[in-house]
Amino acid sequence: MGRAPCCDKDNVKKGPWSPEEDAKLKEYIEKYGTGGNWIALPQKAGLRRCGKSCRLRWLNYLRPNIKHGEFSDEEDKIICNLFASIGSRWSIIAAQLPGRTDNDIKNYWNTKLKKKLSQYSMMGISPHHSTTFSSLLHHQTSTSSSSPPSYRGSSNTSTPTYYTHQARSFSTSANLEPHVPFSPSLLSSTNTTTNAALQLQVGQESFVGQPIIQHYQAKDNILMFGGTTTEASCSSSDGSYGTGYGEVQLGLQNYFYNGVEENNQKIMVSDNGLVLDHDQATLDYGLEEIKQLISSSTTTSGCCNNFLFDENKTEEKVMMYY
DNA sequence: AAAGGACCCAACCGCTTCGTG
DNA sequence: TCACGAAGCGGTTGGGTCCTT
Repeated sequence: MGRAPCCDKDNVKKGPWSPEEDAKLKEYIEKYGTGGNWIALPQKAGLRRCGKSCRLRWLNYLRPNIKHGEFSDEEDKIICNLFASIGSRWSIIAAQLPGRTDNDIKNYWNTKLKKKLSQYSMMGISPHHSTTFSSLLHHQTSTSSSSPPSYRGSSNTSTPTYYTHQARSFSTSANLEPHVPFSPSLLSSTNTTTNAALQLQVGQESFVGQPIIQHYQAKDNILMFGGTTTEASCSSSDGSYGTGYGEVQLGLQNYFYNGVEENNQKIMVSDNGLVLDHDQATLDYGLEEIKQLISSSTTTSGCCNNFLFDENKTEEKVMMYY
C-alpha cells in the first residue's frame, strides 16, 4: 500500500514551465500570496500543475530577489565551510546565502565544487589543512602550480605538523576497528584555551595529545570543540546534548572526530582517525549557530574547524575529504 | 557539419518533519 | 497521544546545451 498521491497525477502537467504558466503563478502569488496552501493554489491560479511543482517553481525561480549566475568566492567559502560542518543540509546552507536556493547550491556543489575538491584531494591536499578549504580552491584556480602544500600548519600553533595523506574511509570500510568507548579528559583544563593537553582513552589505550583546534570546553564529561563560543557551536539550542568536533595531534598522527554525546560516548577508530559513532552523533545547528560558525571560521585566521564529519556523511563524501 | 559524449540544471520523487484536530 | 495532511527537504533524473572528435 503506497502513499496517497498529493495530486491527481493524470490531470497535472509535468515538465518545463512555459512563460504563460510562470506569469500566471507569479501574478497569482503577488496578488493573493500562497495562502499557506500550495495544494489548493494551482487550481485557484488556473494552473494544471501539482502544488508541489508550483511551490518549487516559485521558490527556485520566480520569487523576487533570486540570484542566478556565477557563485562568488565568498559564496564558495561559505558553502565549503558549511558543507564541511553540517553536510548536505542545503536549506540551511541556502539560508546563509541570500538569493540562492537550496536547489541551486546543491546543483553547484554536485557539478562544480565537488569536482574541484576531488581534484585537490587527488593532489594529496588534506582539507584539514589549516587554511580554509575555500582558500585551497582559490589556490587551485589562481596558481598554475600543481604542487600542494607539503605541510599542515596553523597560525595558532607555532610549529607546522606534517600530514600524511592517506585514503581513508569510514562507516563501511573493513579497515575500521570496532566501535570502542571514547573517554576524553583534559590534563590541563582551561576552557577555550589553545594549548591544554588532552587525554583520550580509546578502548584499552590512552593517548595524550594536543587539540589543534583552538576552542574546546570540558563540561559534564563532554569534550566540546569548535568555534569561538563553545556554546554556540557545539551544543543544541535546548542544551539537551553536546556535540563537538575536533582534531587532536597525538605524536605525528592527527585524529579527527566529530561529536561526543553525553550518554553514548562512542567513536569509530581507524588507523589514524577517530570518528564518532554515527548512530549516536547529532548535529543540530540553528541559524544563529550557523552564523556563529561562519563568523568563527572567517574571523579566526588560520583556524580550520571545517572539514569534519557529520552523521550523514556517506563513505563517498568522507573519502572525498581525503 | 554531424555525431556522440559530457555537463548542467530544472523538475520530479519520495521520505521526513511539522502542524492541527 | 495519535492520525492525518501539507510543507519541507534532499537525492535523483531527464532533457537541453555545450564541447570534442
